[in-house]
Amino acid sequence: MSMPRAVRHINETRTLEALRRNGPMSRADIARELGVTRSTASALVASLVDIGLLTDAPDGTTEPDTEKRTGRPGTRICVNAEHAFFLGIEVGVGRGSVAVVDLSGKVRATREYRFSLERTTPQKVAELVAKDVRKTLAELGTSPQLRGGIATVPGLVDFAGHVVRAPYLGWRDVPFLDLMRAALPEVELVGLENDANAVAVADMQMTPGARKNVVYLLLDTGIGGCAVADGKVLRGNNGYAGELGHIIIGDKGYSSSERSTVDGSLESYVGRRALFARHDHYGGRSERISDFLTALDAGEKAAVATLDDWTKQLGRGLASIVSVLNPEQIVLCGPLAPLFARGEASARASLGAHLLAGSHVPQLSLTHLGREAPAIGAALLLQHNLFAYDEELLFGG
Amino acid sequence: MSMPRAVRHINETRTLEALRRNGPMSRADIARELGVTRSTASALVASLVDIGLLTDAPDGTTEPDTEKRTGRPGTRICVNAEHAFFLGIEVGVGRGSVAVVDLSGKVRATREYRFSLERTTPQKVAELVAKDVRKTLAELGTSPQLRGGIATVPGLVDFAGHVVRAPYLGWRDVPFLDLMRAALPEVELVGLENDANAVAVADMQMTPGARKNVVYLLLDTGIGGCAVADGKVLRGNNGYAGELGHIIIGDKGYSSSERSTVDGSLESYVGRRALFARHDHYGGRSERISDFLTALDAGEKAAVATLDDWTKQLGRGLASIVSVLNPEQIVLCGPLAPLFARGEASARASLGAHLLAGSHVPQLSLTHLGREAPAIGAALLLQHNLFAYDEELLFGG
DNA sequence: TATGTTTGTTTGCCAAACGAACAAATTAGA
DNA sequence: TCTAATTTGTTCGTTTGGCAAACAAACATA
Repeated sequence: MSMPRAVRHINETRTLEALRRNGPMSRADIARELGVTRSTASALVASLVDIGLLTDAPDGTTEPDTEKRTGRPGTRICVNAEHAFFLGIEVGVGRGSVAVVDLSGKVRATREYRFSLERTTPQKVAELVAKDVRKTLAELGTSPQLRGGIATVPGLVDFAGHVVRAPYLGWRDVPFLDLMRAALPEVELVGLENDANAVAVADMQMTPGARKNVVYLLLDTGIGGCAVADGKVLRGNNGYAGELGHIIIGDKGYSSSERSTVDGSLESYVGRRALFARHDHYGGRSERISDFLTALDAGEKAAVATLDDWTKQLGRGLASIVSVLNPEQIVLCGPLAPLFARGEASARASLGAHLLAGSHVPQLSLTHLGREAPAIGAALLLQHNLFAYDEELLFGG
Repeated sequence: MSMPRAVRHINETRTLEALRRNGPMSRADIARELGVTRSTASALVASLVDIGLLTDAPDGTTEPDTEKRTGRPGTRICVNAEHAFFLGIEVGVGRGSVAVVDLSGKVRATREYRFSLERTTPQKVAELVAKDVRKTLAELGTSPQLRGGIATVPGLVDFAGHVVRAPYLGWRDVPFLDLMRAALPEVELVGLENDANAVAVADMQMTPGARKNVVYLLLDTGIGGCAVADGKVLRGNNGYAGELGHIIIGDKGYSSSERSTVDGSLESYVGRRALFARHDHYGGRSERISDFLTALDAGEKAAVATLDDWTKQLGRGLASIVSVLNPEQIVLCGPLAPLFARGEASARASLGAHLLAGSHVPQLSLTHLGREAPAIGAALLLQHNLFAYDEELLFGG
């Protein structure tokens, strides 16, 4: 792209970003935010309105009621939410979800589906998912504006859209993006993403107060992770970074050795199967998280002892994560996250005990996102990428 | 900064970067490299020559002898090495080094010094270092061009230039940058940096073939670390990221519990004291690395057993690092790095055993940098920062 | 010697941001 | 109610800086 055009593109993107972050703003607001003159801001807005990305904010929009005293009031503009829709598809273990978000980042539709892992192939899954996507789109009646979609799987994904390894799906070197494209030709699927990465994107967008260094831990059958450093998802050399479930914290783990987990990894201590195995070890019995929680809430000794071990080991893993990444916050998500809520003190104590005295302990919190978080995150990822330019604070200020 | 001026600044920086990377180039080369027209490249070069940052390359310069057949030969220009010098100061455990690099990145002087940790205070260290810096500068006779300096310590440093914690110096909350400034007022000291981070910078600059995702492990009394992700040093929320020696890989460690190390951390298994403790455990005895290496090379049973344990534990730690960061390469540095050379197969086997089958294993290598690496890196860090703009490929191509 | 190729400079052009001026819209105060 | 102050949004001329084409210079080859 020629130089001046590139500068313009950057500023258009920054305008869009600012409006997405802050909601409706006047041209003068935008000028201040971007550090450009009002005339430049006007020109930028005009271009974007022409393309259809922005519109005048409806009069009824809640004006922020800032105690702005004097002067001519600005005409507020906002992103044209209807201009483009984005699709997110989560393929999970035996279930998944579908989500559609609009250009403003609002979730317009979600849907959950289930399938039997044992009796199906990746291709069948793709076809099944496609059916649910079509239903969702039909309900919205808006396929024309749909700009594309991204799918997620719980495992390693390469840049070409192949599932390198998804242990709990039993997939290995599956060209899932191609399969999805074949099953859903009417949508332009642009990528495949790790589920934890998508959850991170969803949480960052939905949670006010932008933090730049956050770690997400997705606690399920496998332990997924995503590290956000300096506002960007850490990808590593091949895109395999953030496999936080595989860090080594001990010798053996609680779950019996399997091909899907390494002995001694965080996952082998605090993954779903490890939890059940440990419960069994103490003489308890559970086959679902809800079983375990019921036993725990009833005060069952075995469950209490299991939780104690679980939190202690989680704390060890968190300590390693803190030492490597020094995040501001660690967000726990997934079906096992409720366990943390019930053993929080113990987990925090274990974390503290495995850090050098006086270390900076990040904020630990549970996500408030639902089960569709990966699908929503995937859609938001696309919404971001379409107009992104690798944001950097280059001009203005 | 106003917008058009910012664009110019970016391109000037890119010109400088290109010349630093590739050595002398013609204006046409620069134009191709930056993706701008020759006329623009000429203008950029003219500006930079005016400021004094660039000069015509001396005729004698080794022309790259590429088999360039026809056409008018270009007049090669290069960075004006003499235009600015940068100072790097390493404060290590009982020793340290000083280095001066010029604008071209060439090391112009180094010096090593020693001090007794037990009988001194941070202030005394600062004064002692200042003396060595003055000697070094006097030998060069070039204080006028000196643009500033950066110091390193083996420990956590905050953005304000305080040593938050340097266990093996016995320092805690020491405003070392201020002390250094007081002791060396004639040099503008602009920052304090972790030693491993500085080594990473040195290695990246000195090693051809730019890798974007590298992990440095500094094996000494403490185990320092630095993660480079996407070409940038990972800093985390408070600048404490990369404390790779503190990741938890087991229960207890080999070295007796001390306040400077957490039980079960990588450092407690493979740090200098852990090595000696383990050697002792097997009935050997060593007080210096060289003692241990001698015993090992003589085939002493205790030393062999110790090395075996050391490499196995190192492999566990490396596995965690790989899972979190997925680096292209892991570079081992520091006094204990020779141990890896002698137990490489075992370390690799352990690493592989603690990764999921089929994982991507990074290249493992030893650094070829000497003991002054931290000081050189600190100086290079400054050399980079002076003209940096957070490089991004924005224009051209 | 003629031709082709590459370099570096010159000149005019254009995109985009800047800056100042001005009308419009609103509040505060007399 | 009328005026002053303030903020917004637009207009228009200016400036910055990269682009494109033309051209002379320097070298290789035939």
